Amino acid sequence: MTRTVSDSDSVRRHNRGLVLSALRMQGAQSRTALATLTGLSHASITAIMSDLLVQGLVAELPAERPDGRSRGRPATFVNFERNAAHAALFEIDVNRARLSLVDYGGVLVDRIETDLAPTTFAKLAPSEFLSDRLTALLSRTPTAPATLRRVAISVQGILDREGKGLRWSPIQHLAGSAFADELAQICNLPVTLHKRGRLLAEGARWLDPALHEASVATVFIGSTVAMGVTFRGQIMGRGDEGATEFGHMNHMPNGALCRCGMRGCIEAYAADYAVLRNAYSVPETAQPAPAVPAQQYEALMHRAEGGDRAATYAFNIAGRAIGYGLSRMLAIYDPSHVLIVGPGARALELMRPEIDQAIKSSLVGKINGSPLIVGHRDETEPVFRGLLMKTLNDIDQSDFAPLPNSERIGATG
Amino acid sequence: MTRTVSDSDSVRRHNRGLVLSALRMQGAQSRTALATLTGLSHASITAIMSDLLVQGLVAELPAERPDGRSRGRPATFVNFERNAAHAALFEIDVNRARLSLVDYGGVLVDRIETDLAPTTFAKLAPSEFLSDRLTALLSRTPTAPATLRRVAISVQGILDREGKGLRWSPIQHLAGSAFADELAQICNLPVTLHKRGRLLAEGARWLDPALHEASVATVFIGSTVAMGVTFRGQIMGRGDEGATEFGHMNHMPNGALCRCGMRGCIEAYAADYAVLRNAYSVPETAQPAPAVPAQQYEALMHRAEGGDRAATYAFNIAGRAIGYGLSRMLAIYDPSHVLIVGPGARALELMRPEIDQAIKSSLVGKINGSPLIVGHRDETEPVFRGLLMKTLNDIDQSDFAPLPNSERIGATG
DNA sequence: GCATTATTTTCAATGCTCGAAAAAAGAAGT
DNA sequence: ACTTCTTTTTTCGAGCATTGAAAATAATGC
Repeated sequence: MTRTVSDSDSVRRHNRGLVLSALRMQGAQSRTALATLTGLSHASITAIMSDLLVQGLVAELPAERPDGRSRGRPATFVNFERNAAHAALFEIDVNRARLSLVDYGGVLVDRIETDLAPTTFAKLAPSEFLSDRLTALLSRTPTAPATLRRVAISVQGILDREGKGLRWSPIQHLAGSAFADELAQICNLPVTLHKRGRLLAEGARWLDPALHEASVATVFIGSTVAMGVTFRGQIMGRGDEGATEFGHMNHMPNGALCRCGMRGCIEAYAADYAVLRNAYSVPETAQPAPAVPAQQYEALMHRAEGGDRAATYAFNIAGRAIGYGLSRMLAIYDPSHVLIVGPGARALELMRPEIDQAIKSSLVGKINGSPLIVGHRDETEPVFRGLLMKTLNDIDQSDFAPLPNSERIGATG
Repeated sequence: MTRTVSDSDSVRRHNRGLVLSALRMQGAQSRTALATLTGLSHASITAIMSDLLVQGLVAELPAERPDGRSRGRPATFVNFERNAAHAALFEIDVNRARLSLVDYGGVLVDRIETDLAPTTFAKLAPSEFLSDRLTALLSRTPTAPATLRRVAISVQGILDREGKGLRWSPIQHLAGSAFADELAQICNLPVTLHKRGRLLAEGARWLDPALHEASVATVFIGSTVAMGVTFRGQIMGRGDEGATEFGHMNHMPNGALCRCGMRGCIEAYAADYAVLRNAYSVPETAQPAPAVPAQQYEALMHRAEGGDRAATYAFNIAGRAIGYGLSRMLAIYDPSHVLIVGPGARALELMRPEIDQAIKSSLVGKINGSPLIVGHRDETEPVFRGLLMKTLNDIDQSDFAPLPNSERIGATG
C-alpha cells in the first residue's frame, strides 16, 4: 500500500493532466475536440479550460479559417501559452555539450554549443561548467529567466538507482560528481538527469504517432550503442530514470575489449570503433580508438556496400552482436517494433541478415516472430525531442496539474 | 490518450480496491487499521465497509480477546467472507496436472491431482480434459459451483501476445489449442491463462512482505529454467500476461541442445537434464533426457558438495549460464533481489561463484553491484500461491470493485 | 457508578463530474 | 435583410464520494 492519495482533488488534477497532454500530443485543439480526446464532458472542459486560461498556461488562438465551408459556430482553438514557462535542456556528449532554451510551447528559443575536451571536467567542476553555460544562455533572452522552471540534462552512462548521479560515464570525469544537485542549489531550480538511451525511447514515441502507444525498442548505433524501451507507450527501465544498458550487455564471455574496460560488450562489436577494428583486422583485445571520424565510418559502409570483404565482415560481426542482444532482450521483453537510429542506422541493411538469423536462432524469436526492425535517419534529434517532451510533460503534470489557485485542495467540510 | 474514464465512480471503485487489497495483503483488520493502511478517512472506510458487508464480501469477526488490557472500545475485525466466491486453479506441468478449489478467503477447499503422460493431450482435447477435471472437483463440494467465479490455469511455454493461447509449450500437444477459450465456453466462466514464470514472480511477492514492494527477479531452476520479474511490486513483462522467457534466452550461439530444439539456451546448461548431461560428459548436442528423477539430481548435488570433479564441473557450467543470463538481464532491468527457487535452489551455493563472476564481468554488475541473490526452498508453492493471489486479486478488482448495488454508476444529474 | 480511552458512525460542507438545456456565432436559404 | 440551421461553448441543477469534526458506542479503571 503506502502510496494512496486523498482522491478527490486528485481527480481534478488528473483531468487537468489529461487535457494538457492531449494538447501536448495533438497540438492546438478546440474545446470540443479536447472533450472527445480526453473523454471528459464539455462542461468539465469548459471549467478546466477557464482555469488554465486564467493561469495563463494556455491561450485562445485568433480565429482563423477565412476559408468558408464550416457550418455552425466556428471553433476557437486553444494552445499552450509559449511564455508560460521555459526550460533549459543540456545534452552532454563525449565531445560536445549543447544547451537549448525552449518555451512552454516546445519552440526552440536559443541554443549554445560548446566543444568538450577529455580534460574539460578535470579542470572545471561539472556544476560550474553547467551553471556558467546556463548564465550565458539566459543573459541573451531577458524574459526567460523569470519563467525558467526546469533544467534537464541528458547524459550517457549508468545512473544510480535514484537517478541523481552518474555511477559511470564514458564522458571523462563526470561520474561521481553530484553536479545535478549542485546545479539545483546554484540556480535554485529542479534539475533532472536523464540517460540518453531513455530519451531515445521518449523521442521515438513522438517521432511517429503510430509508435506513441506501441511497444518499441529504440537502438542507437554510433560511437556507442544504446537502447531505450517503451511498453505500450510507457517508458520502461528501472525507476523513472534508470534505463537499459544495451550497449554494455555482454555478448561474448571474455570477448572483445570495450571502451568501458570490460570485455565482450555488444558495443565492443557494434559501435563505430568496433567495426573499424574488425574491418582492419586489429585484434579485438586492442584498445578501442578514442573517436572515429564520421567520414571514416561512412567510408566503411560504402566499402561494404561495394562488396569489400573485410568491411562486410566487420558489419556482419556487428549485426551478430546486435542480433543476439536483441534476441536476448526478446526473452525478457518483446516489443512490436525495433527502431534503429544513429549513424549506424545507415548500415542496417548490411547487418540485417545476421540480426535476423540471431533472432531466429532463439526460441522466442522463432515462435513469436521477429519484431519489425526499421532504421530511422535522424541522428541526434530523437534525443533532443525526447528531452524536450519529457521535460515539458513533467512541467505540465508536476507544476501545473495541481495549483487550483487557492492553496488548499480537496474537500474542507 | 484513448483510455480515460469518467472519473467519479472510478474514485469509489479505486478506494474499494484499496480496501480489498489491504485486507488481502494484511489479513483481518479493524476499520481504524484499514483507514491508516489505505490512507482514507474513517468516514470513508465506514461507508465502503458497510457496502462490502451488505454485499456479503466481508464479514465481521466475532469479538475475541477475552484477555483484558485494552483500554477503549474494542475493535471489531473484518475479513473476507470465505463463501463470497470460489476459484478453480489448474497447475499444468509436464507430467502432472493439479486442480485446486479455493475460496474467497484464500483457503484451499479441495484438490485433485492427475498424472499426465506425453500422449494425454494427443488422445483427449485439452479443453475436455480440463472440463472433466473441473466437473469432478465441483461434484465433491456442492456449495462451490454457485459461487465459482474464475478458472485460472498455470502453464509453461510461450503465450501469444494476447495471453489467450500457447504458441509453444514443453507440455506435449498443448500449444495451438484454444483450450482456455473453449473451457470458458463450456463452463461459462472467465478462464485466464498464466505463464508459470510469471506466477513465480507473483508468488514471490507474497512469500515475504519485504519483497512485496521491491524489484525482484524470481528464477526457477529444475526441470526447466523460468523467471518472473517484478518492478516495485508490479509484475513486469509484456502485457498483463506475457512473461519473460529466461530459460530459453540464448547463452551461447550455436551451443548446447535444448529441449525446445534450439541451441544454446540457458536451460540447456542449467536445467536438471543439462547438469546431468555435463556431469556424465555426454556431448552437449545429445538429445536431452525426457525427465530426470529428483533423486538423481539430488545425488549429483551431494557428489558436487562432496568434491566430485565431474559433478562440480556440471554445476559450474550451470552457474555460468545462469550468471550470464542474469548479467544480460541486468543490462535491461536490474532488480534489487534475485530469488532462486525450485530444486536447483539447493544447488545455489555450488553455482554462486560462477554466477558472481559472470555478473562482475559485466559493466552494470560491476558498477551497480550485484543484486542480492538468495535461495528459497519452497519448490512448487510459489506458483500455487501466485496463482491463488493473482486470481483472488483479480476477482477483488474486476468483479467486486465496481458494483455499487444498483447498476448505473456515476453522476446522474 | 463515573471518568477515561479507543473505535466507529453520523453530519454538514465541499468540490468534482455529468447531462441537458440555453446561449453564442456564423453559414445557408429565401 | 431576415430567418433557419448547425456547430461550439457555457450555464444550470443534481448526484456522489470524500473529508474533518462531533457524537455515539463499548469497553476498562478507579
